[in-house]
Amino acid sequence: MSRLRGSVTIDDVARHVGVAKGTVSRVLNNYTDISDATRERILKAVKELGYQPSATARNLKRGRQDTLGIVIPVGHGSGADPFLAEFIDGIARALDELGLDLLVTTAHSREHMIETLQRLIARRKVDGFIITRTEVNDPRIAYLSEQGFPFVTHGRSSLPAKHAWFDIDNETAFADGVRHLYSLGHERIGFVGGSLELNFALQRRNGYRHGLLSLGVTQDRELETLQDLNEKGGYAGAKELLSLDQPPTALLCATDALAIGAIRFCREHDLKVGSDVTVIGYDGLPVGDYIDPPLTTFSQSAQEAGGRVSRMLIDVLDGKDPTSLQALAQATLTRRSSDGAPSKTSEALGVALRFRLNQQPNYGNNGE
Amino acid sequence: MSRLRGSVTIDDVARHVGVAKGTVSRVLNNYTDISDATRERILKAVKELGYQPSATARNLKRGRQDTLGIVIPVGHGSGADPFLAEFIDGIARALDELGLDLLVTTAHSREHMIETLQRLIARRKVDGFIITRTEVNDPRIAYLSEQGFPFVTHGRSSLPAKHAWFDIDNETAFADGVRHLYSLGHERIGFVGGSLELNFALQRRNGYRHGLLSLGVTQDRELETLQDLNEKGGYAGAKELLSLDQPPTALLCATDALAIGAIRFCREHDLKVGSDVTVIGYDGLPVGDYIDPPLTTFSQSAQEAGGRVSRMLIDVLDGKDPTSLQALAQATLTRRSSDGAPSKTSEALGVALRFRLNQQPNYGNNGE
DNA sequence: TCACTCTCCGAAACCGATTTTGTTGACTTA
DNA sequence: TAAGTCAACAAAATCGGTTTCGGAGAGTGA
Repeated sequence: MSRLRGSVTIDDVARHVGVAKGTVSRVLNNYTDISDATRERILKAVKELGYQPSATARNLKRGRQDTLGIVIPVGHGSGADPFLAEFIDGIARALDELGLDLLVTTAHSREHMIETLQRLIARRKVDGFIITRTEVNDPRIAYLSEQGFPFVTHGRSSLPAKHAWFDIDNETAFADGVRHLYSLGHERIGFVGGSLELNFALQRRNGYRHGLLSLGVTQDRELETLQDLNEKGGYAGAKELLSLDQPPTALLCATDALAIGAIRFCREHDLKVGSDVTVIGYDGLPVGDYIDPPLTTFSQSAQEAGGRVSRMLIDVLDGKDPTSLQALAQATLTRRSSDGAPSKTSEALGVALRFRLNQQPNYGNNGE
Repeated sequence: MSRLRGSVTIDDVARHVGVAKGTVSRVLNNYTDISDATRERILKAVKELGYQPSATARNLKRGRQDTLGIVIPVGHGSGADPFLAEFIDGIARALDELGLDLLVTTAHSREHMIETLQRLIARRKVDGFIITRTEVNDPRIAYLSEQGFPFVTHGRSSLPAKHAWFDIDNETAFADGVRHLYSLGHERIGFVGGSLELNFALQRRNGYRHGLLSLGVTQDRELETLQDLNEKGGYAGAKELLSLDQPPTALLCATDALAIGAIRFCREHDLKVGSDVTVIGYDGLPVGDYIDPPLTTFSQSAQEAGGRVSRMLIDVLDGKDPTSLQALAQATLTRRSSDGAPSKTSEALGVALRFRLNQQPNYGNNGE
């Protein structure tokens, strides 16, 4: 029906009613200087013709796109980040209620990331950005700040934050984690983390150290290892730490993916997770409840975080002072079954593991 | 530097060089009727000023947005679909190379889904849609076809397909799965699937039945169950089927999430997966390699699929005949350790399980 | 030298909205 | 009754590009 590509324009409506198109526009934008009679006639025509204003034309004039952007980093072939998936889900839901849309693009390197931001800004495709997985020294934050382009970050950075941000109190969470493990009886606690360029990874590492410090436990740098933030990294991290002469009896992992990998290592070497070795993760991924044993983890709702930052960004766009839009949330520990009192001393664990490693050379060599 | 909001327009460039803006536009769009001298001067100015054309203004005139849309269904609070996450990842990567962007929106119901499509079309925010998780009778396909709006689907439907699509040969995969299990010695094979309104779920169920038929095995409808497509559904499905008087010794699950839930049920009831009960999934999720035992699964690369459909849609937009853009891919079975010859007969398995169910009332009641 | 063809580019129309400015007639107010 | 105010809308400018149209000047052929 009607014309091809069903484009009813404001002119069509104006002509149909017999008014100027500016009048139609004013009705649709709730101006007050229109008589009720005219308003009615126009609204009726709008409904009849099924008119919807072209976002493009409107944006051109108003300079606003009603679209937010997110640039997600993609590695080399590695799967999608499960945290990001839920995060984006949360953003999209929140924006839907507000009538905005989300533009998703990828970047395969830091340079590409900046290029992409630049392109989207220059071509005016988005009104603001949501920046995730902030780095300690984040070039994106620097760039957007310099450009004065609106954005909000999920996570802080080392830069003085003049922008809106939402973050989890990673330090406190990990310090609490250490204290929790200590109270269970663990005295040698290992940390499996990720690249310290990532702000959350650094904070979690720091939290780990602060936790030890607060307990007066001597810190042993040998008990810290940094790995790729996926299951494979967790496997490698567990292997490294548990192969020490005096292995840790508990592993505090920076993400659930790391923890899941670590658990696989334990399982393959007949170490009972939750007693021989305790493993704690962070993220609260649904799948964590289905592995063996169900993973004890710190959780934050990625979905909620997505909604939160979206609303913050809207506020920024509405002119609110970004520095008044900064919030820190606490993570909560979801205890399932991968933590418990140590059944063996560090020494006994070391002996047991060395025996098994010798018994089963290469066993559990995880592909690749 | 320069003006606020760094918007260099085509007029700025034209003025800077001393030509008409139409000339600048022609240079940028590779028209041939421009002298080399002028072309050089303009390109130099463009670079100097860092000019990038406004997508909005360009689109207004050209009627093209260089943006593709995807509307993802969101359930009630349930987490993000891991398959979709990788799929979107693949799309975004492919589009990046082509200079297009992806608009992601969510819909919480069928009606809302259509409304959203409608809105995005009417407001002209996207050039075409990628439709995923097709339903047997898909209102989206009907709507877009009727509107004559370009789209491509991941998955087929029961409608005569005049559109571009990419799909996996689910039927063959599941028929093969059944034959594989039969060759391992399983005679009672269960199927844990999802709502038959979803096309892939129906196809997988059909493949399961065809597999049995091809083997001449009697089909027992009791051995089929349909559940929510997540871990919880898998748990419930396993419980249902394994509680039968003559339980299946193998469970063919429509997705990895279902399989992971099913495995948890087995674990909690001391059934050794891979011998007492065989479980096979579908999706090839990375995490499947890290559960206990590592999950045997059919895999398709969600990322690749995303790239594939993106390119198809581009072709449609370029005017290619959609019906020439239809492709069916085969899934491959990744054997890990959750399948094997049955260690017990169906009867023995039934006896063992009933004993355990009585021993551990309510054990494994998986929260909510 | 005149008419004709090209090459190259300026001027203006156009895309579809929003917003500013201006106009008309009715109604006040002194 | 003249001047001023106000409501209600038309007309035109504007956003930043693309595309059409047309014209000036150089080159070509007769």
